[in-house]
Amino acid sequence: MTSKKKESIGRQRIPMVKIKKESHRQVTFSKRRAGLFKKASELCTLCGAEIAIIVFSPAKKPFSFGHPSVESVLDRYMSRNNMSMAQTRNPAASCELNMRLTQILSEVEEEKKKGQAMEEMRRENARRAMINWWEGPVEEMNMVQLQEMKFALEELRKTVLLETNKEDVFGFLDNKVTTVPSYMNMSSGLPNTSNFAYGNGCF
Amino acid sequence: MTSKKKESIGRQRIPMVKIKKESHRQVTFSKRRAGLFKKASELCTLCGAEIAIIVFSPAKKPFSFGHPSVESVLDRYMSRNNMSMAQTRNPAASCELNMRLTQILSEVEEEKKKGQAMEEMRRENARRAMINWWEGPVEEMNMVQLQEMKFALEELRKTVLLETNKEDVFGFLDNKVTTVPSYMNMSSGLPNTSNFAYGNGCF
DNA sequence: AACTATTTATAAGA
DNA sequence: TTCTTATAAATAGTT
Repeated sequence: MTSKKKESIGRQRIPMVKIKKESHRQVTFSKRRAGLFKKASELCTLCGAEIAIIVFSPAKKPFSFGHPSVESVLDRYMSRNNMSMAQTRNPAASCELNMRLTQILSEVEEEKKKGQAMEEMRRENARRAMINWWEGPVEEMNMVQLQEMKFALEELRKTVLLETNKEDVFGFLDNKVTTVPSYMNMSSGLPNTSNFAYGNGCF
Repeated sequence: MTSKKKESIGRQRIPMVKIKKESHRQVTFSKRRAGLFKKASELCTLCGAEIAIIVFSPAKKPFSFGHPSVESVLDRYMSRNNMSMAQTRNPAASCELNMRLTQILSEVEEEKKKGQAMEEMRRENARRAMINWWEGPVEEMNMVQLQEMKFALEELRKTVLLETNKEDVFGFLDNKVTTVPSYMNMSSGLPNTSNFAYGNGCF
């Protein structure tokens, strides 16, 4: 067996710089990537670690290793960081959610404005009712007050009728309604529009 | 130099199963983690690869390696996948945004309910106004109609006054009221809040 | 892909 | 933890 000369010069030390030869680099990439993933899997097995590895080859092709899975490890990693990062990481998804949020917020604002306007209106009506209370919104009177008002109006009618001999201009008190002028149709979307304008015992 | 006995038994093969002894496992984890990151960095240098590694120790402590950075590599990796996954990947961030969304949606619902309630009220008032039309909203009349109404009211007053000799119960028509009354001022940003409640030439 | 000489990583001990 | 040492494992260059 003396003739068994060296079959290989064996492993040689290589400078730690980018390998110039394309084919050579590709071979080394494959070998070392396999080695890296093997080391990772051993670390997982021996120590119970959880690992995710993402590798992009020089040709931008992606490879990944994950234990128990790439996703679970990345999820864990990301949830440790604050939102702003997470948002940066997924600009598309975040953008979509944020657009939804913005849209809904403006809806809220609009509804709130409406609500406020109505509240304003209600207050205004109430204020007016203080000045000429009979213009106040009927719905703000309780039943007793409504009874009193009806009685007052009936008294007024009697008085007027007695002294004028005119036809009953207050017929509405008997619930037989007068005609509604065309411009009073209720199609518009206004709040709180009901007022009274007849007096009570004030006069 | 015959007395120079072995100072170490050297590296021994170990079974590829989880190391039982805690301290031993911790040491191995540190060593092999360092080795893993070194291999990764060599792969980057030699081949121009881009790599991100996330490692959670058995004690759940995170370590990471990234070239050029963990973020850039993860961004690239994620952007290759579709949105729905991205959301799954960041449950914490998604959860928070979704909670915010849910909360705001309920706000919207509440505001809308309020608005609806007010609308209901308005409709009820309108209905009442249909029965007693002069309770109708003045703001729904245009200027011409208002003029007509004012004229009618003034006529009514004259008639009543002439025939009853009572004091002027319609005094508010002079002034104060007829021209735009204070509560009819248009200063509030509200749509038509003013109402009248006197009749027109109907009677 | 397989081989092998050699470098590199690392288990065990101090 | 870090250093040392013997040895296991990885791999550069070749086929």
